Amino acid sequence: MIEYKGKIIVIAGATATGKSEISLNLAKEINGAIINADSRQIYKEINIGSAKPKFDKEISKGIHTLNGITHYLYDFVDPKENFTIFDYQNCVNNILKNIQEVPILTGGSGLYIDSVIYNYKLNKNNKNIYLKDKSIEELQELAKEYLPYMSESDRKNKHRLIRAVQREGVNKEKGKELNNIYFVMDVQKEILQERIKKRIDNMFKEGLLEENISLLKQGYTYNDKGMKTIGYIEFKEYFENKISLEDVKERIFKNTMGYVKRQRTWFKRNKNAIWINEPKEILYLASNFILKE
RNA sequence: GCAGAGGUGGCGGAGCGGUCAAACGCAUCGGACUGUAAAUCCGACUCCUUCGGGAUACACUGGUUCAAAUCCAGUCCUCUGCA
Repeated sequence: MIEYKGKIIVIAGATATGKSEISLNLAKEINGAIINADSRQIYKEINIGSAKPKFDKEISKGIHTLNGITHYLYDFVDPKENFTIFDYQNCVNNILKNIQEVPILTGGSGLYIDSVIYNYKLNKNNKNIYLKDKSIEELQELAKEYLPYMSESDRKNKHRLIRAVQREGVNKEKGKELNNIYFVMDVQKEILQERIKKRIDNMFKEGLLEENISLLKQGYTYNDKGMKTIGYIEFKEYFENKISLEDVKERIFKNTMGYVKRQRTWFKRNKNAIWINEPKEILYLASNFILKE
């Protein structure tokens, strides 16, 4: 649970919509600090493919500065580590306890953002039973009494069935919603497509392939949690000599577009979100939000 | 020119007389999702519909049959082999 009582600004949105830049500018204007809400940029070594900002310096574990703005929760988790939403929420809570600046939660991981803003109660779990080898049917049987509370797709979703069994039910508990203003960067799909294409080209130029090679040399594998990231996992078959580098590129593009779609779907369910694309507007609205009583 | 193979939905590709508006994959679109979340999963995808159905569809034109994407004939294309 989050205990923070102050105001918080959210800059959410699909990948490549310009969240980082807007957040940085906003932070400068309103004396803000940025808290990462991107489930990939938390990882060490996962740099180019996650479009992690290039910081000026690291102050302490997970805390960096860029243009004088403090950035929290970047580049501090080992890709092999099993970092979860529970850990994430905890980290954010700890930061918010001591923060002096206006927190700006920035990223594309909707679940991570909402776990903070809508204050999910995540604490009461966890039977650690091994269920991965069970079939869907077996899991449905085990989760029988929870099925009525699950959505149609969740009932056929192995991961979600396993979770239901482990936590013995469906948990929708929330604490008090934070005092927030929630922006979703709204970029037209065609424009975003072009941007993503260019961005992938750039990633290759910057050495995405080399980064993958280096990760493998360091002993990471594509089974590690942090390696299951768009821009990395697609290289797996390349190194197995199954596909070409062009194929890799194409798959990265397709997977990114699929990701964009899922992100949009997630953010659409928040009726309070302000879909916006004009930096000045964001600055204006955010400033008003900070100033008002 | 002769000999083979073939033309199926946006694409790839099954089907080879009825249970076919047509498997499967991809693309596209919509959606779900509180401890894997850049994950995982569900649905739609010819048109119309009062959601029971209805109307057009498997290159084209005819034919056989109670019934044809599936069989036959012709036409037009495409590929491969031989000339």
